[in-house]
Amino acid sequence: MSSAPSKTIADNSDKLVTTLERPRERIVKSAIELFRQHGIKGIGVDAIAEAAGSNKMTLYRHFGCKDDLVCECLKQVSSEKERIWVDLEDAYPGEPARQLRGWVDEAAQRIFNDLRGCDLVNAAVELKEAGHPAQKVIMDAKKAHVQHLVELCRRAGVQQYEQLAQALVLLVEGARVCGQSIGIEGPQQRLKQTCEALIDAFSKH
Amino acid sequence: MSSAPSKTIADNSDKLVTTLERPRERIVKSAIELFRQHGIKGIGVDAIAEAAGSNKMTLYRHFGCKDDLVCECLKQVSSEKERIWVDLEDAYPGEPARQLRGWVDEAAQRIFNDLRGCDLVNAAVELKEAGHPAQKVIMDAKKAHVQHLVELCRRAGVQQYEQLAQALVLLVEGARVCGQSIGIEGPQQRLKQTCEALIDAFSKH
DNA sequence: AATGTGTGTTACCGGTCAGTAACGTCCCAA
DNA sequence: TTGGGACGTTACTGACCGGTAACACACATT
Repeated sequence: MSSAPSKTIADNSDKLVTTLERPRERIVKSAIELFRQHGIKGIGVDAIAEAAGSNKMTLYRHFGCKDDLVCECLKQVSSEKERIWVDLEDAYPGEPARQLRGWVDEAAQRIFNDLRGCDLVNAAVELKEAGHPAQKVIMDAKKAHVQHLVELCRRAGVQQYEQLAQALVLLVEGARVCGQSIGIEGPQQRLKQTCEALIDAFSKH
Repeated sequence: MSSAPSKTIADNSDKLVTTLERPRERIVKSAIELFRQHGIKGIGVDAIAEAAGSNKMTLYRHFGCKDDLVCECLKQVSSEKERIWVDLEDAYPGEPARQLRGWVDEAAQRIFNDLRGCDLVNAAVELKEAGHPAQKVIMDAKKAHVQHLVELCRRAGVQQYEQLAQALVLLVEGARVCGQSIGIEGPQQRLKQTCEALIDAFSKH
């Protein structure tokens, strides 16, 4: 189906995108990064296309409008997030309890290394217009993530697995958003210990 | 000096702002509401002025630029938030433990009645430009809020008062942001019980 | 050699938005 | 009565932004 890699010439790769990928992938990748830096409403499609070493026309040939590009970015972000569940299974195969600790550890590390918060949450904050297509993407991804964690808690042998999972989600989401609004010195510093203590408490009975 | 209420004529109050207040107050009030509805970057100064029953020129006479108006709105929002501490003291005078439960109850109710999240957090998400004046306003307000809660936990006789306060902040912030991104069916439904259980656990030793 | 697809380039449109200028009006205080 | 301060109105600027049109080019397939 006519998919030739654009490795042809010594591509004058203007920006950060060292090619080998096709324009579509480069555009999505650049868009994700620029949305992260400037917010969705804070960056224009022209700047995105340029950062991808492409141009606005090509962008609009792949995505009918900016909102479609936004949705594609959010889908990609959430599918990358989904990978954590198989990574945890690989790291601690057949040990759901350890996987749960691993999930906490991962979350805590991510929060300390990046104070820009969750892409999905940030998008939800920006895109308030009723019925915006991105809202469904965000909601579905978040629900799926919660559901995965609930399932992990159940497999870890926790009786009140749903309560534990929900509390952990609140703590982690709260920690991310605190890092974003308060900065490093926020109340999210003891996130890991708090989560682990909570897991311990729920694991006893 | 020279502060006469503009009650003069049967003001053709175009919009939602039933006057009696002066333009400045009406503009701030309208801006807070419209920022809440559409986001800061999602509404223009013209629409704000009109909703306030005023006009852009008057707005710019009171606020040098949009960012200044944003800062003023955030300051007002946070000072309104501050009122909860005296309200709690009024409701349960000399009973910090009950005040703490009251704080949780208040937060839980607010989250269920309004899924639009915290104005300060939302502003922090939107205003990412390095050195934006609103960032300091947000940070100061959030830090003060956390500090107030820490102090309340201490006064409530909790030994590890700082840990408890920080965990409660994470839970509540997480709950707000979950309501915003997931909707009513999010994991924030059991927020109150979770917080109360946490307070119980911390109060025992 | 001919064709078609994906891509790049330039230019444009219409709309919105932050911010300003100039002028007029109303009302209060002196 | 008069002056001044606060406010309203209209019109404008310059920038940006989402989206489109038209044309050119490069390349792979046939």
